[in-house]
Amino acid sequence: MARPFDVQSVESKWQARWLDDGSYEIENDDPRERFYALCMYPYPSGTAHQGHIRNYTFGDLVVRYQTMRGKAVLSPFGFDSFGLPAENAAIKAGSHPRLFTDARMKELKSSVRRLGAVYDWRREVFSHDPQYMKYSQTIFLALFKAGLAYRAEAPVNWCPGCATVLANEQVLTDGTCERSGDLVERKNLEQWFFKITDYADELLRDIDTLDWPERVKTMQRNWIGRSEGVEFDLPLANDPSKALRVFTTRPDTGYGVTYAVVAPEHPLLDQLTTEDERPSVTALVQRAKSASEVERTASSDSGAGLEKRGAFTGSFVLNPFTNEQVPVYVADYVLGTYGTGAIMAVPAEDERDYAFAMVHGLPVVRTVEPPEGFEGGAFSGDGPHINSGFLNGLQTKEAKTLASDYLATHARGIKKVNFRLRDWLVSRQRFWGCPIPIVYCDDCGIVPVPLDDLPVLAPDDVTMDKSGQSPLATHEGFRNVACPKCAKPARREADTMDTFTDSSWYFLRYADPFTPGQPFDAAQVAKWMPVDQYIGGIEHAILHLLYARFYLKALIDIGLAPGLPREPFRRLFTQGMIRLEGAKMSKSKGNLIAPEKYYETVGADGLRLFHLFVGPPADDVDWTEQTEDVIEGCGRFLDRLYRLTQYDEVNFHDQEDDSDFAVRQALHRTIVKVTDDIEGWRYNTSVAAMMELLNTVSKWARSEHGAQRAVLDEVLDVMLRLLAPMAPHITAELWEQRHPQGSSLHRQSWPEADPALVKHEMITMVVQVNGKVRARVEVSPDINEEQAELAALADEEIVKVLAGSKPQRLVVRPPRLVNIII
RNA sequence: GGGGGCGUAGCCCAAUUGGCAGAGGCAGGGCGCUUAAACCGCCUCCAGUGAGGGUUCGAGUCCCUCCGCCCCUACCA
Repeated sequence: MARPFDVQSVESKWQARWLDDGSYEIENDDPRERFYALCMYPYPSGTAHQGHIRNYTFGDLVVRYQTMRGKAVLSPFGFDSFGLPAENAAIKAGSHPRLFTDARMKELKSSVRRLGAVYDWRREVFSHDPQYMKYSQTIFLALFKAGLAYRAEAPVNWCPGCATVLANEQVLTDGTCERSGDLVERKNLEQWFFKITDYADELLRDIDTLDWPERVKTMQRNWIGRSEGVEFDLPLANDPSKALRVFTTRPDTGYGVTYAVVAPEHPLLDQLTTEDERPSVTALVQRAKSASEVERTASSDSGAGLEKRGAFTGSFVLNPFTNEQVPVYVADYVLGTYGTGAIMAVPAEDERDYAFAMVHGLPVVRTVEPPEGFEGGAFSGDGPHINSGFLNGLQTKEAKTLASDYLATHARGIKKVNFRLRDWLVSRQRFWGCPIPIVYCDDCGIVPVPLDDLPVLAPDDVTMDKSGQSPLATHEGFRNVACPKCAKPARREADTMDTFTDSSWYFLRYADPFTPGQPFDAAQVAKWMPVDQYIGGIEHAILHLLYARFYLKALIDIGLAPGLPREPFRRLFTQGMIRLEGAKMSKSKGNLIAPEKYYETVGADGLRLFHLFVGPPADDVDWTEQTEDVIEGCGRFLDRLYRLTQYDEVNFHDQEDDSDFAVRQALHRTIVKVTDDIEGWRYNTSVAAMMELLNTVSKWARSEHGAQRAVLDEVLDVMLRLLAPMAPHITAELWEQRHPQGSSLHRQSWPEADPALVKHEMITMVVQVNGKVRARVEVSPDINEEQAELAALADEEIVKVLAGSKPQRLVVRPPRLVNIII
């Protein structure tokens, strides 16, 4: 495509200038109103792909727009630079993950520069920076001292073939190792946890205060999974002094309990199991233990329909409502980690229990009358209680209350709130992560590394293949250390931290990476927080956002971040995915479309414009054969703008007239439209509005009658300002051509519309007869009902259509429409 | 199984939030420019809104039912 200007040289000129003049370096004491714009911390996977391009196009638009609105905008960048891909690549290449990672960071950095996105590079953060690691470790130790970090046993994915621990993403869907193909086992290890569950209530409650997409909020609520119920005792039939404790949200269905179930991990299982039943119970427990999650769920694609495996323990418990004996089963559909690890089973009102009862031939007793015509097994809805003694006739709500009271006096029942949310397992048996700064001493136990000795850095000469544990565990030089307390020989923790810890506080460090000796100065950070606009992918809707929210709350509570708001991200925007032939575009799928070729044709500006224009920013983008043409079209738009600013084929007249006035009106209406659309994340329609305006202006200026020069000048200057956040290079270049002595385009203020020009003096009102459009009348937008009615009835065409018949009814909606019903 | 989203022209998408279905772009067609083509400029064809029902003077928009596609989640008692 032949272009009227040299895209590459224009773009590189401005990219260099933005770097050199530090336009987007921002000081913490800037007196202007503040705005913190942030794109999610990227993993440096190499040069940018279209997903990055889209993300940073949106982010840069926000930065430039808010800057033109007179704000002091904080726009930082950095890298989530620890993680498995670098470690795997290093193992494969026999090199060090740092070399690999540094190279990928450099590539991504040059990609965002080539896109023309601007950042305050002095604030750059990357996870494997020893300075950053030092403070990641400082935070870990502070959480430990506050009792928010603790050690416990937890299962890991163990590959017997590789003799190593696998991350979840290294386990294929069939439960085998992605590298060796061996069946992955579960193995228990002592690991570190953060007590995020202490914050479950607050994390749930504060969701209501966030300006986030509704679906992200819903996902977080579901993930936290608060549920209210009752915990109570089921006494053992042969020894009522002992009891099985269970949790239920439906105490009202207690008369329908026909059996009980314990999880395979339940501590009482051994006692409950009789000798006759021991072989089948043991078999079930063995299978549940060795089988991966995948195998447990592989038998069906729907949760309720899963095959319900279980075994009778040989024991019975007493239903506290009926005093009848019911059998106790062990089954893997009951989780050891939720509630008490045991349940009362009510097949008539719970689908899972129903499915199990069907398989194992257990009785079903309805306690809630299903609605007329109800077909199917379990009915979990509301209805009058039956077969339920003192609860008969009650609706669920009252029955719940009475049943809870009954359990409180008869079965040591207490009201209980359970959360689905688990504590955050932060230990990773990996090399390329931030080491956990802990020492284990035979005499002193768990000893934190003194703050002065931070950061704990991994040694470079580590072999990263097939060790039994963490790669660091076999490095004697690293592992052996003097106990910080008693100086006797001790051993370092060999695990590293989950990389989600790095992305849980980087946005605080951005706000103040300058104060020496601490992660950040809270008073400095408070000037910027919370983040005004956070932009990223929907894939982080749950974990990253939840962990970051937890971190900030915890940091405040343990005194590391006094005075900060308790929620980090005030406003969140999640962009749509890019997909190629239906599949998500990603590096692992190998279906990326590299941006480089477009830099040569339409430039970064054209590509940015495409991403803004292609559809609503929140929607997915389908990359098809037509996409190339659409991108070309975006480039053509910029070409047309360029030519017009050269006054090619433009005619002029002297006195301003109606045609000039009409164009000025169009211009000012476009200012309103583009501004509103940008504020409302409707970039696609704001670009369309600019295209429409260019069409109008260009037709006007190239008509025989031509344009009045001052008006054309005004129009073009405003258009360049409106387009500046979208296509920053070419607009800056054209601005400089037009104002060689003035300051640069990106230092100009955002255009303001003149209300007098925005207002329509006349507007078309539709007149319908029986809902059919019969006439259009030009009216003032301020017209009232009476005037609208008069105008409608006075219209010639309407008089003709009515032909004297009397209107039954008039629907008058000034100034838009009058509907006459006859 | 649960939760959420989306179906408008050949394609990507708009539609003042219940008021004339079309702003913008892509593709197609025509004309002009050109020795010719590309580029460029101008003009133009194209749907009654996935299906059915309801509310309303009026429904793409609100409410039911169904169909199709996508995303998230998964036995949390």
